Amino acid sequence: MEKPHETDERVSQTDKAFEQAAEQPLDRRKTAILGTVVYEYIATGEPVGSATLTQKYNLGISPATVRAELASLDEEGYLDQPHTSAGRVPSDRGYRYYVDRLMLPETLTAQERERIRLEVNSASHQLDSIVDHASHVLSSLTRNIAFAIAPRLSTQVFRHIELIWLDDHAAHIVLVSNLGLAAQKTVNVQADLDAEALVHAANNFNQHLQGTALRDIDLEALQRLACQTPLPADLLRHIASILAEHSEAGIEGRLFSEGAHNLLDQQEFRDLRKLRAILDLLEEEQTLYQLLHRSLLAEGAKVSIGRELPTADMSECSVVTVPYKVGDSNAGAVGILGPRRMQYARLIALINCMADNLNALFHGDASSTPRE
Amino acid sequence: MEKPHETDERVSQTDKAFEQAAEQPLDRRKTAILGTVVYEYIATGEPVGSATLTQKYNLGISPATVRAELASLDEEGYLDQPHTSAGRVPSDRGYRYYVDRLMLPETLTAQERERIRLEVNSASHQLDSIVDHASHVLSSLTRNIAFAIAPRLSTQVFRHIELIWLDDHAAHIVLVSNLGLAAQKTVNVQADLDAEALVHAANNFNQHLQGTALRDIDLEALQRLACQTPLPADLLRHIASILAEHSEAGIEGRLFSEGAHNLLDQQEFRDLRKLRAILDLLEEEQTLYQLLHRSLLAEGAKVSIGRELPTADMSECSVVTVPYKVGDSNAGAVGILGPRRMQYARLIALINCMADNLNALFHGDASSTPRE
DNA sequence: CGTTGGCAATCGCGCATTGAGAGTGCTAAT
DNA sequence: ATTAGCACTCTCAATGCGCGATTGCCAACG
Repeated sequence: MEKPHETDERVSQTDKAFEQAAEQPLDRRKTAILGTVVYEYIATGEPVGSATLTQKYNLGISPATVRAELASLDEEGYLDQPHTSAGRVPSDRGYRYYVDRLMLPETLTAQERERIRLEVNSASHQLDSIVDHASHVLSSLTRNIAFAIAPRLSTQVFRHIELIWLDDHAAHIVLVSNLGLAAQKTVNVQADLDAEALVHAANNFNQHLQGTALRDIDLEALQRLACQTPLPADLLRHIASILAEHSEAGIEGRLFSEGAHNLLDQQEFRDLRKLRAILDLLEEEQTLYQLLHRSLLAEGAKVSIGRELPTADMSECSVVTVPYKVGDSNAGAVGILGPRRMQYARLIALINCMADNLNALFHGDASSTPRE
Repeated sequence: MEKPHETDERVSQTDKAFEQAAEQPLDRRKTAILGTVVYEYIATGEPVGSATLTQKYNLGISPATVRAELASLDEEGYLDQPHTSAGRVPSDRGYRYYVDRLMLPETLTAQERERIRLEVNSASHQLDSIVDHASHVLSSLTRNIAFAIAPRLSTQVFRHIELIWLDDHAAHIVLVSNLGLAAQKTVNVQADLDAEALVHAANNFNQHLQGTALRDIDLEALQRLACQTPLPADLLRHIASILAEHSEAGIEGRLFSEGAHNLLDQQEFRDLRKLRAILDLLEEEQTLYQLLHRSLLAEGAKVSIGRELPTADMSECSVVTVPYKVGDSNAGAVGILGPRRMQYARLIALINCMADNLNALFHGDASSTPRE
């Protein structure tokens, strides 16, 4: 079981410096009211008025007093009013205050934890599949969009390579790192491929590269090892590029996202143009990748709300991200994208659970039950 | 260049028998009017009235006469009227008549043909990637949903297998058929895996299964070959299941679909519930698979319109499918799903081009330029 | 002085009404 | 058989109205 404050600690506070006045804590009553408004709005999706607030929650004060406090919170920028005769809705700042200080950490059910564990471990040894499964299960559990990047290989170590002859101009390359299956690719080459030579070269690599960090293997290293074997130059280039694109921060084919159809259910996306904008963003991958990349720099789950996000198109969304480690350093990240009105506590619990599972998996300790 | 009637021949007429009266050709003038209405409606999306018809097209008759004919076509079931004071819209039967008899075959631009060719061949030797690319390029060119199944392996022949040791309880299996890379999978086993034994067993398989049809390799055959090697029973079962699930009509992991976001642009899906219904259908895969499977039974492109489709949810959609061959028999299929108001001629041309490319590819003649 | 009940004022939303426009079907004339 | 004319029907967008929800303010209260 998590202690009440653990989640707060694990939520990165790096953005706090940019928040103009969030460090000034609100007085006790304002705090209670703001928290209740955010909670109620997240639950119902309807703007919250003073009547609802006093009827559904036992605040011990009258609607009139609540109104005064609401007006004050509105003025200070924690709440918005869609229009004069409507209730209040949290602003970015209101959500931020709620996430940083008010919300109670949520605990997952055993089924949920188990489902995450199973899904992540079902694809063990296939890095791409793992993150694919990870985003799949997260999108299904949260009914939001989940996305993830496969781990960079920079910290991983060469264990095995296999070069499979397909025909005179094509070979299949399978690269295995210390963590399991790292990469695989079919490549076409100009020159004629000799099946024997492929086996021979693979043997050579396997003997001499054993234990080398993948980032240290470049084209020259490969050429040196293959100088006795009649291996086409472009095949070597392909192998080198597999290594490079996985240790560098290359995007292509490394980003997985899932669950776009979930947005259809969210009432905030009834407007098709907004929906379209988000889908285009997914297609482009650039923005999501940037978010995940940012998340690599710090520890723990990070929440980005509305205009804190890099794109104006996402100003009505929030994103929760968390990095995961391979060995001792962050190597990849997972994120959840949904409307600002999302269940932050639950999503943070889920994504932390996911990170724990991934961390355990990439420590070679795939079957252990992680914390909590 | 295609001759004017070629497309007609290539459109399978198998469903004709079920069409109650489509075989009765309409008279010349009705034909012209029906064709124009369908053409105009596909182009604009607006119900077509007698005025538009006489103004935009040179029919040589007055609006009043056109109205009489429209009323008659309406009565015979070729046209529908959204409401009394609107123009006419094609019914399923109207579209069917148009597709079977009226529409002019379309020719693709050189860019389009080249784009398909490049995309399909860019992933040569990786069966899954090929169909994935195929549906990707089709969805992008048509702005509809494209879907495809990877070829069954029943007609393919064993060429090579590789068993790669990952750790004591995991191995990566790569299966290569005469057509190139056929399947790959990472499996977990209970018993301890020995790296030497894996290499040995793979060698054994490679020697003795060379040239065997994949569908003829069952668990017993594998056991017989591996009896001298200490290979865990569940590893053999995994290998057998890879063979089985690809030669049988297994669904899982074999269906690729792409381009769901394109539906957002279609005005007929402004209603979110309809959109949702279609997305759920995609998720389930069952219906799409069934459509493709049906398509394997006949030759050439097949169009299914509205209620001709198996599900009521698709009654406002149409689907174009085409099988492709491996060797001499149909082994897979590609489809395009969109609103009934789709550019049938263009989609048929595109999908036929795709089938031609796939056919050429799976004849080992990957680089040749297929018939337009 | 903080809190509260009362109350007028404001605004969005749903609903009925209305008028314009588009298209039809009918009929009588050619 | 074809056509022009015309009354009719129906949708759609705009308009206006009343209801309900909520607020902000004020005066009274402890």
